[in-house]
Amino acid sequence: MRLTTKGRFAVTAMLDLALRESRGPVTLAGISERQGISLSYLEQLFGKLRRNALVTSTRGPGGGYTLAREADDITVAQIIIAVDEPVDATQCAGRENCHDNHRCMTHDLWTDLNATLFNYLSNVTLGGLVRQHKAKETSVIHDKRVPEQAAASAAAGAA
Amino acid sequence: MRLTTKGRFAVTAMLDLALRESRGPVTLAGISERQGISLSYLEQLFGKLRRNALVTSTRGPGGGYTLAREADDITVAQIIIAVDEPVDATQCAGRENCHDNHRCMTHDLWTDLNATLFNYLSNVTLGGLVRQHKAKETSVIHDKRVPEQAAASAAAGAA
DNA sequence: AAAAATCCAAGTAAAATAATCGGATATTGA
DNA sequence: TCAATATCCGATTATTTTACTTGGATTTTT
Repeated sequence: MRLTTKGRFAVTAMLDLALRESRGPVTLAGISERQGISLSYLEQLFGKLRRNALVTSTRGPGGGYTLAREADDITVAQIIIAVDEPVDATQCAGRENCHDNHRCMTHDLWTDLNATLFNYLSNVTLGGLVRQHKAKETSVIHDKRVPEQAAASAAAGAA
Repeated sequence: MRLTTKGRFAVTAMLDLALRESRGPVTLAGISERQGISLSYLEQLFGKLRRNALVTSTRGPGGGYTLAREADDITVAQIIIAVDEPVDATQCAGRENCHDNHRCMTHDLWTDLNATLFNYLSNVTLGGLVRQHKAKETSVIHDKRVPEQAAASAAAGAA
């Protein structure tokens, strides 16, 4: 499984949706505006999310998207897989120069690593992210630092 | 941190190197042949790996690359970061439409997720992958199935 | 001196990402 | 019924990233 900005857009959009759907369907136009993602790109992503049964849609005025199940039952892994189609895992399957099979083995290892990563992201749910967000929200209120400093320290903690 | 085929190439190449460096420096030409990655692309990747002090090089005939430290002290996260330059984490830092700060928060969440992932991959070492590989090698010998079946089940286990 | 290797920069082809366009369809409410 | 709001959808395009190519140079060994 790959982890690109495309998956990140999808997770961000789904999170925006999860945080708002209690007030009814959420429009892509709204997500677009709030998250700075183009409407048409969101349409493409949500087409895939819908076909993967992660969201449901209601058309017409007052319509929009809703989570297809509870936020706790939607994982980050599912979102990423949904928007980031397969792209053949093995890549050496069927190739001719693979009978020295050293290559196959390193591929196997990568595949295993992938599986572990997938497993990890399968345990991160949208619901969990929402709770994390709400916890952070209150802590941010108590944060006396100016936004730049807070953002810098948050970024330093990451990759 | 992103997780693309580029990082996968780098990890695969480093694994190939780790599995062979006991017999002296490993040439990129050899890795290229075994792993099916173009020589020049490997040169680019190893330039970055060298500048990030993950490998050392010896020039001239009989030369090649060697791990700069023990395989147990080189992590998959380090390899991926080395070849996959920064690409600014926050992306909203400095943007004008960020004062409703809902966007910043979802970005924060993604950054946190990233950090956890990075932390996870920081615990996967080249040495660990090598041992995993060797364990698999013997088990593969005992696998009575034909290669196609074994490959299919391995692929199914992954993403 | 010749060969084997790393080094390096520039350019290019192919693929993926993100956006754009031009609609079609469904639904709501005035 | 009509207009507005939304999802849907396919095709096209621009941009960026990936992967490779080319044409060297430098270092070291034999």
